[in-house]
Amino acid sequence: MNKRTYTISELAQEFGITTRTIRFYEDEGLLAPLRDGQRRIYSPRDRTLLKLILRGKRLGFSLAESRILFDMYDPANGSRQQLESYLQMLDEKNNSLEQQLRDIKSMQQDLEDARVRCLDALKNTFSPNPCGDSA
Amino acid sequence: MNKRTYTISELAQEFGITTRTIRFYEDEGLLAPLRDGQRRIYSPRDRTLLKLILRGKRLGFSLAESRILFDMYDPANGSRQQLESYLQMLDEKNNSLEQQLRDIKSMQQDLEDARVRCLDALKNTFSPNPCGDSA
DNA sequence: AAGGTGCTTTACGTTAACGTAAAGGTAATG
DNA sequence: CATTACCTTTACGTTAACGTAAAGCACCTT
Repeated sequence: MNKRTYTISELAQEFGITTRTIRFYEDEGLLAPLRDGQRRIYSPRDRTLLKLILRGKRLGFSLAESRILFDMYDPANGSRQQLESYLQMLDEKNNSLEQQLRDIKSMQQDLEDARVRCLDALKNTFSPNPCGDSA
Repeated sequence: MNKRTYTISELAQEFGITTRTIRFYEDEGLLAPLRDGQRRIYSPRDRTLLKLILRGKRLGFSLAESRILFDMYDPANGSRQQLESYLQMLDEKNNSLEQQLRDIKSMQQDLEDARVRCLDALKNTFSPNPCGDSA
């Protein structure tokens, strides 16, 4: 059976972030863990949300954007106006993801080129260390 | 024949950024345009660098990181120490790009799911406008 | 010469996403 | 029962990447 709950520091450690960060996400309305007395208890769902926040961050999403995506999870209670703005945002995000895919491809090529140049420069670097050039 | 030079506002307009931003990149050591008197003149190469900066930003690179990548363009004048740190950074950046690729795939799936939910919600939304429910 | 256009420098302001410290509650442990 | 470990709130501080004036030069036009 899976562990059903997590403490804040467990999550912080698992994801390599600080507890301050997790509390900040809560302040921003992205998480709403239960409480045991005054202590926060995180459910597997909270943990998933946290993972999604971090994935968003790796893709350059702001916390506000991630929150909107979370709000979109059940759109049934949104007005027509709201829903259309959701659809527009989804479309824009999709476009920017496609752009990122193109950017990654060309960036990977550039990084590879840079790597070759570095390796070449290293090959031509006479060791300036005291080991002696025994060849 | 290509236009050989650009003014700051030409570049700003082309890339949809402000002149302040371009000057800021210069302050940060990413650009070094020539001068005509006190005015900046940008070469095709400057324009390319600007494009690379913006591509980097779309992928979450900081300006400092982009500058290092620029510094890496001719690594011949770097120490062994320097070169090895370059290689390490290139490796890390590569890893994070691969991670971003995975993130984009799953994010695209999630966005598509959200789109379906939104469309569904829209379909079930009785027009609250005054057009009358003529069916 | 008066005004407009587009550039310049200088400098203070702003926002997101936390960092960091202070002061204190509570539960287990020696 | 005092210490340790882990949690809490409150609040001010920090950094990157610009935004936003303010004040002025240089050239062109009317």
